[in-house]
Amino acid sequence: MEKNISKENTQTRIIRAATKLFAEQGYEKATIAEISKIAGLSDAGIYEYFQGKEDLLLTIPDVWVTNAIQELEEQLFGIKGSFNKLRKFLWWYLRYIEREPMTAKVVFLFLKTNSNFMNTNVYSNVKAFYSSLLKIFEEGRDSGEMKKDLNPYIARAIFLGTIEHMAIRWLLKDMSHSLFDNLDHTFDMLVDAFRVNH
Amino acid sequence: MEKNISKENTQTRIIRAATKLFAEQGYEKATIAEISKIAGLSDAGIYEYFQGKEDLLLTIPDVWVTNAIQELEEQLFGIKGSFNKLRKFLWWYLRYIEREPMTAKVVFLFLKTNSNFMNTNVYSNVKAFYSSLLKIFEEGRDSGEMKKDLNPYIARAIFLGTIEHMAIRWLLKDMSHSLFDNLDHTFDMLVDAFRVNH
Amino acid sequence: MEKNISKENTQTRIIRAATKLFAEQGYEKATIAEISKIAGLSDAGIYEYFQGKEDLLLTIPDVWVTNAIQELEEQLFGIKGSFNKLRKFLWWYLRYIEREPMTAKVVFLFLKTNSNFMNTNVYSNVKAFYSSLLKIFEEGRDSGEMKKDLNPYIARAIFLGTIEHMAIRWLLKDMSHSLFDNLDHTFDMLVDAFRVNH
Amino acid sequence: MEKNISKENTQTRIIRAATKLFAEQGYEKATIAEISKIAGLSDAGIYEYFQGKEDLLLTIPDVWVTNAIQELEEQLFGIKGSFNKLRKFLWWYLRYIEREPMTAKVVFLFLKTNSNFMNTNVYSNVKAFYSSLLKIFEEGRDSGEMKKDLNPYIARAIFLGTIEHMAIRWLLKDMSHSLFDNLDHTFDMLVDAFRVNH
DNA sequence: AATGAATGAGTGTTCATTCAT
DNA sequence: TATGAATGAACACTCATTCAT
Repeated sequence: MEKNISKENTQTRIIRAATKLFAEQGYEKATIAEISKIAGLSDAGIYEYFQGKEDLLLTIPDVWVTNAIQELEEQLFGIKGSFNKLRKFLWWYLRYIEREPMTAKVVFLFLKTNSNFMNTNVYSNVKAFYSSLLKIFEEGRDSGEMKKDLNPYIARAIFLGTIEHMAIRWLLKDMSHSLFDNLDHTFDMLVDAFRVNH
Repeated sequence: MEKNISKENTQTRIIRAATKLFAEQGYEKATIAEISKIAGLSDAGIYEYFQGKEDLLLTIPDVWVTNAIQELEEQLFGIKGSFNKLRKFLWWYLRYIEREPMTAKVVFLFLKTNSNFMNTNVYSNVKAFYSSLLKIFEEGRDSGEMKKDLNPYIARAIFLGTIEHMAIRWLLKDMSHSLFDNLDHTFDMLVDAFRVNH
Repeated sequence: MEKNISKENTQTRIIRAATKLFAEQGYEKATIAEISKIAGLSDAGIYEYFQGKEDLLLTIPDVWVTNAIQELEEQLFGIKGSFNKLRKFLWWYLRYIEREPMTAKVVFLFLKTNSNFMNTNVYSNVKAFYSSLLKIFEEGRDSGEMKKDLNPYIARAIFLGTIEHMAIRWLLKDMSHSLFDNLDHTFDMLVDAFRVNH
Repeated sequence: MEKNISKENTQTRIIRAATKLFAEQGYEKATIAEISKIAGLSDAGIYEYFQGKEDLLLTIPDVWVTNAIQELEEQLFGIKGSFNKLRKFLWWYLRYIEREPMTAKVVFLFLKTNSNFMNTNVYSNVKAFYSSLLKIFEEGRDSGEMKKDLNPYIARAIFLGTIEHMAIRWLLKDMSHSLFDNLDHTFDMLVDAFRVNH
C-alpha cells in the first residue's frame, strides 16, 4: 500500500518537477540534475521511472491529453446544439489550460518542436482530441445551425487558432490577466463566423 | 566596396545556413560547426559577423520583421475600406511566409521560447507589426463597416490566431499543400465575425 | 540440506551466467544487471552469494583451475614415460578447454588483465598447475628420453605457448573448427623439439 | 613548420599517454581525462586528433603493426635459408617488442578482446604480418631444410605461440628479466621441431 | 577577414553497490 | 533468502567560444 502510494508520488513528483522546468527554461536548457533535485531524488533515480529525458518530456502531454479527451467527453455529454457544445468546449478548454498552465506551456511551446513528436502516440491522441471539434462543426452544418457550406476544417482552424493564440499569449505573459476576460464577446464573434447569415 | 559586398555575402550566407538549420533542427540542436560548414567558412569565422549563437538567432527575425513592416505599409497604401485592407493583409502575409518558410518557422516555432526574446528590439518590431492590424480593426469599427462594439484586440486575436494556426500547420507538415487553398472561404468566415449583423 | 542444494544451484546459475557474459562481452562490459537477469534473480541477489563483480570474476577460474589440477593428476596417474605423459596432457587439456569454452575464454582472455589477479589464490593454483609440466620435462630429461641439456622452463614455454596459442585462436574464431585437427602432427613436431637428436 | 611539428608532437604525445595508460590499467579503466592530462592538453583536445576512445585504442597497434611489416621486410631482405630467416625473425621480433613494451602490451593483452578489432584494418595488417611467417615455413619445407610433410600453419603456431608466450610473461612480470636469456637454446629446440630428422 | 588549435564548462546516462523490508 | 528502490561516483563526449597568427 504505502509502497504503491510512495511510488506514485515519486513519479508524480518527477513529472511535476520536469513540467515546471521544461516550461520555465525549455526542454534543452532544463537538466536532469535540477529536475531530480526538485523532485527530491538523485539523478539516477529518474531513470528508475523514465527511460530518459525525452521520455520524460513526452510523458507530460501524454497524461494531459489523454485525460483531456476523457474529460471533454464527459463535459460535452448531454449538451444539445452545436453552438452550445462549442461554448462548452471553449470554457472548459481554457479552464483546463488554466488548471495546469505549466503543462499547457510544455504542450504548446515545446512539444511541437521535438522531432520525435510526430511518431509518438501522444501525437495521435492530440489528433483524436482535435477531431472531436470536427464532429461538432459537421453536426452544426448538418443541423442547419451553421452555414450550409461550412468547411469543418476551416472552422476548426479559426476556432482553435483563436483559442490557442489567446492561450499562448497568456502563457507567455506570465498569466497576469484572466483568460476569461471578454470571453463572451470573443465567443459571440466566433459564432458569427460559423452561423447562418440572416 | 568589394569588401563590403563580400562581407554582405558572407553574412547572408551565414544567416541562410543558420535559418535552415534552426528551422530543421531547432535552435539548441543546430551547431555552430554545421552552420559554418554550410556557410563555407570556419567556426571562428562566424564570430567575425555575429556576437554568438543567440545573436545569430535573433538577427534572423530582425531582418524578416523589419522588412515585413515596410512591405506591409506599401501593400496597404492606397487601399480603401478595412475589409479590403484585411484581405490584402491576409493574402500578402501568407505569401510573405511562403517566400521564406524557413525564416517563418524559426520565428513561429523557436523565437518565442527564447528567454531573451522579450528584451530584444525584434520584439518591439513584432509588436509594431501586429499593431498595424489593430488600426485596421479600429478603422473598421469607426467607419461602420464592422461591429460598433468590436474589440480590436479580440478581433486581432481571431484574425492572427487563424492565420498563424494555418501557417504553423503548413510549416510542420513540410509545406506539402498550398497555403492558399480555400483562402477565400476562410476570409469570408472571418469577415462574418467582424462585420455588422443585419 | 534443501537450502544448501538450492543455494548451490543458485550460485551455479550465477556463475554460469557470469561466465557466459564475461566471455561474450568482456569483464567491463558485462553488467550485474544482465548477469542477474540471466541467472534468474535480482541484482541484489547476486550479493548474497558473491562479494561483488570482481569476486565473481575471480571465482570462475578458481573452480575451473582447482578442478583441473585434480583431474590432471588422475589422468596422468599410472602413465609411464614423459612423452606419454605429455601426450596425455595435451589431449586432456584441449578436451578440458573444449568442455567449458566460455570458462576458458574468461581465463585466457580476461583474467590476466585483472590487476588483482596476481594476488589471488587462483594465481597460485595456476602456477601449481603449470609446474606439473615442469616435472614432466625434468623427468624426461633425467630419464634420457629428452635432451640432456633440456631447460624445462623453455620446454614448457614451447609446449604451453603452442597449446594456448591454438586454444585462443579457436576461442576467438567462435570454435568453428575442431581443436583436435592435426593434433598428432602437432605433437610429433613438439616431440622433436624435446627429444634427443640422433 | 612549427605548426606541423607541434601538431605531430601533440598527436604523438596523446598516443604515448594512451598507450601507457591502456597498458597499465586496461582499456576500460583508463580514462580520457587522465590520458589528456598526461598528454598535456584538455579532454576536448583529444577529440581534435581522434574520433574517440576506441579510435585511440585502435590507432596504437595500427602504427606499430604497419611499421613492423615494413621493418621485418627490410630485416629479412637478403637473408638466405629458412632457418636463418626464422632466427632473424625471432631476434628482431623480440627486440621490436622490447623497444616499445607498452605498445606490445596493448596489442597482446587488450586488443584482441575489443569486439570491433576483427573489423579493423589493423586486423588485416596483423594477418599480413603473420602470413610472412607462413612463407618462410613453406620455403623451408620446399627447399628440403625442413620436414617434407611440415604443415606451415602448425609450424607457425608453435613458433608464434612460443614467442608470444614468452613475451606475454615478460610483459606481465614487469619486464624484470631479459627477453634474450637462453634465446639460443630456445631457438635450437624450435629448429628441431621443424627440421628434417636424421 | 579568416582560421586552426585548444578548452572550460556542462550533461545525459550507466552501473555496481547498499539497505530496509 | 530475496528484492525493490535508491544512489554516489564516474565518464565519454559535445560545443560555443577564444585567440594567436
